[in-house]
Amino acid sequence: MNTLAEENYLKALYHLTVQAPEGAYTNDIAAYLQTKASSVTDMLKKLSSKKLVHYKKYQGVILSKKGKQKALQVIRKHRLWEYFLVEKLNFRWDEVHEIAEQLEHIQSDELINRIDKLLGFPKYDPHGDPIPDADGYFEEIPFLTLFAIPIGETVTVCGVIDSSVSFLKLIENIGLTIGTLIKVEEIFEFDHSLKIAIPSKKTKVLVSQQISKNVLVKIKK
Amino acid sequence: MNTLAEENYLKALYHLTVQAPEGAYTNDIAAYLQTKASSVTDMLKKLSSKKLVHYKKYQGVILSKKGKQKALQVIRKHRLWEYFLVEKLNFRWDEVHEIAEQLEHIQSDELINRIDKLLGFPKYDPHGDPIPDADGYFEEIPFLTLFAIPIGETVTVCGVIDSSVSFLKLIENIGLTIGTLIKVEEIFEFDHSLKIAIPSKKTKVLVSQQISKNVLVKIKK
DNA sequence: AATAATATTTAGATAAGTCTAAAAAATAAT
DNA sequence: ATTATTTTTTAGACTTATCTAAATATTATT
Ligand SMILES: [Mn+2]
Ligand SMILES: [Mn+2]
Ligand SMILES: [Mn+2]
Ligand SMILES: [Mn+2]
Repeated sequence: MNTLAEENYLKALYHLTVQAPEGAYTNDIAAYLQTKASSVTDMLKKLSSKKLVHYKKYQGVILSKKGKQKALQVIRKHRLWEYFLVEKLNFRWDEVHEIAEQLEHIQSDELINRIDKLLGFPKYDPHGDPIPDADGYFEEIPFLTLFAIPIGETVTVCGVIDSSVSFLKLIENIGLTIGTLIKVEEIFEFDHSLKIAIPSKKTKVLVSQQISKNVLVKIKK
Repeated sequence: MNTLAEENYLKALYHLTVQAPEGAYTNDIAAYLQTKASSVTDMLKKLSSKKLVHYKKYQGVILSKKGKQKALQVIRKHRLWEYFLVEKLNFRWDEVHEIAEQLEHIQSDELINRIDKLLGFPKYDPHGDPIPDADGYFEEIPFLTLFAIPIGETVTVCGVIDSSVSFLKLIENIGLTIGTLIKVEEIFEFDHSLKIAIPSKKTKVLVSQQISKNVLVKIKK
């Protein structure tokens, strides 16, 4: 068993290193977890002694196989609870993160597996992030941001990169919720903002580069 | 907000004082929480400084109004989660306590109120204990143990006093689950064991005094 | 290559919660 | 009313997780 703090660090390390094989840096971890670098160093020593990370002084850190597996289990719990909160308790997608941040630490494999079953083994959480199965396995999503889509293409919104409350509220307000079919009608070279058509709503909307880079889509075929 | 340890102490104090207005004693609290008397003293000082208990050195302790209210909220969460686990996730009644012991500390009024609604505002948990509402109010159950029932009387099992796994398994095995209609057919004066008829199962069973004193019943009318 | 800037680690302190062992108070037994 | 026993509290130590401030290592700049 790991403590709540250990689990939060493992999860943070997973998110910080999943796209950066060279490892995570002390200051980045501190910024991500809103704590101090010295606290991070202490925890890295502890996780290292438990063989959950590979850590050498001043050299950055990566998760060990064991640490990655453990991180994925916490992430699995987080995302399943988020799905539960939206699907069974009618929370909005911008309300669930904080509560899931607590629920992800409940220690019971049986519990989370039964929640999984109750929900019908969902593959993606309310923000479009994949839910690992009991073995930590999940399908990699073909990583495409709305920013990278050319003019004329029709795509479906399938997730967000930024899951902050402020971004989710914005996205919801302009109608880019998950599952929405949209078409890129124009790309303005001045600031690379996009004119998007939303056929289901019969509306069009202008989205900034900052927005389009945080919306994940898959190509409609 | 209170810490997890504080919440567990408040809950323990509630259970230890609900039937004992003179207050709880340090050693009893320590035994109940499987900790040491010195740890209890430390926590009582802390709870006292937070105005959650009335505590004077060597004089025992009782919950303040504020402390009682807080304890009832934790108990509410505990019992609602137990009901959820049994009703929605098909856990057995002897499996839910440990998990609820963790879930009761999730901080979100909105969450527990929505769970309450999802479950249809249940009045009793899987062990027959009353579930306080959002204001801490609940109906006192007419407190009758099977031990006190005279020969010939027909009653319905409505709860247990001891909620330990070992007792619940025994009770389940002999068929005295909640809702079961039973009739006291004989009382043997030697050890005050009872011969109980269970019409729905067409069986009869002999229960010891230790058992009958831990089974709550209500008189059928 | 030496110096400046940045990043990371260490040293020492604090808070919560727990423990053991010793002291003090309350209660029971002579 | 002493003495003995039990209960409770205090003193001091330990663990986890955090912090500030100082020291050290790494990297960038002249
Ligand atoms: Mn968390
Ligand atoms: Mn999510
Ligand atoms: Mn608990
Ligand atoms: Mn219960």
